[in-house]
Amino acid sequence: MEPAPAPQAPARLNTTPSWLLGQAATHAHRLVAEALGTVGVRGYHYRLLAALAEIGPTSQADLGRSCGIDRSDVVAALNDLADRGLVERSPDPGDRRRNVITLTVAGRRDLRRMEDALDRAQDTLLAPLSRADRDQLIRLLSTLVAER
Amino acid sequence: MEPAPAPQAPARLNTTPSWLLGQAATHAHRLVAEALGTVGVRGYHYRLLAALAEIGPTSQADLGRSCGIDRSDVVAALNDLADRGLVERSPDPGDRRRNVITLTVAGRRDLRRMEDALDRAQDTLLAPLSRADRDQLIRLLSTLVAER
DNA sequence: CAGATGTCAGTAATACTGAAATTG
DNA sequence: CCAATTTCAGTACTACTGACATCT
Repeated sequence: MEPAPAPQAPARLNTTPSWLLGQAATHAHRLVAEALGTVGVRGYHYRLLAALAEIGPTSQADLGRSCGIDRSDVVAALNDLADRGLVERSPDPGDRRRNVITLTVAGRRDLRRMEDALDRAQDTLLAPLSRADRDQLIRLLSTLVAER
Repeated sequence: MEPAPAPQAPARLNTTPSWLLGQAATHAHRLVAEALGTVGVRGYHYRLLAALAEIGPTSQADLGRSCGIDRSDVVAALNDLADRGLVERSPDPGDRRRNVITLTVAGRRDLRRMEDALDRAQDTLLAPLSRADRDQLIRLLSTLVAER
């Protein structure tokens, strides 16, 4: 919305990695939520569709593992997506515990719209960094994330 | 019969800055929450105490602005801290709308314990990065955060 | 029997919104 | 009248836990 009144965070916070990470992530989340909001979805919905587009029809458990969403949360998010016709749930004939989740044509179309909106959000987020700095940031964050 | 598909996050996610930022922040938050948990507090409590130690006795509104916590959330967190004797609330004689929040001796002592625990958490978080990479990461994140 | 899966119910922590009462 | 402060009530999103029935 409008610029916040330039809050001066204490030096201790401003040099603490976990604090900077949290602030940057919150900032990014705002931009992402706004972008996804134009398509009427939340982060969980996008993540599931993106994973589905990349790995193809899968069980809910594998889908959740592939994008870091707990399987109990996958259920609710897939309910939303199925209600909107963006994915289809069908029983797995080979393993009757599982559902096979499939991306529909409408789902692929909306996913494209989400990615377009997200690309613009990433540009906004990274605007203050040079091309080299962007690559560097991605490299450093990847290293941290790999260490989980 | 279990090829163990080792679900990797989709490439699209793994190279998206906002996603990496979110994953890294979640990882950091886990470490921080665990560290602060040993002192029995949450992030909000630490942030308020750290800000208070640095800027001295202040109103709740200024305190919240200095560490990025909404005024309405400041109220509840300060209730906790006051109940535990870590801060004191007293009316501001110069402006009767305000409370002046003061760090108590016990508050300063517990804050020290929080910082010790947090220092160890930062070390764990940054373990996979070289000294130069750590400085670089802090620089890049600071640039992003400044652009709010 | 152990283990995986889908589902449901509930919680925690952070972030945010809206409104009321008081005071400047 | 307008603005700032404190407070309360409630919401949103992500993340997580525990349990249960079903199936491998």
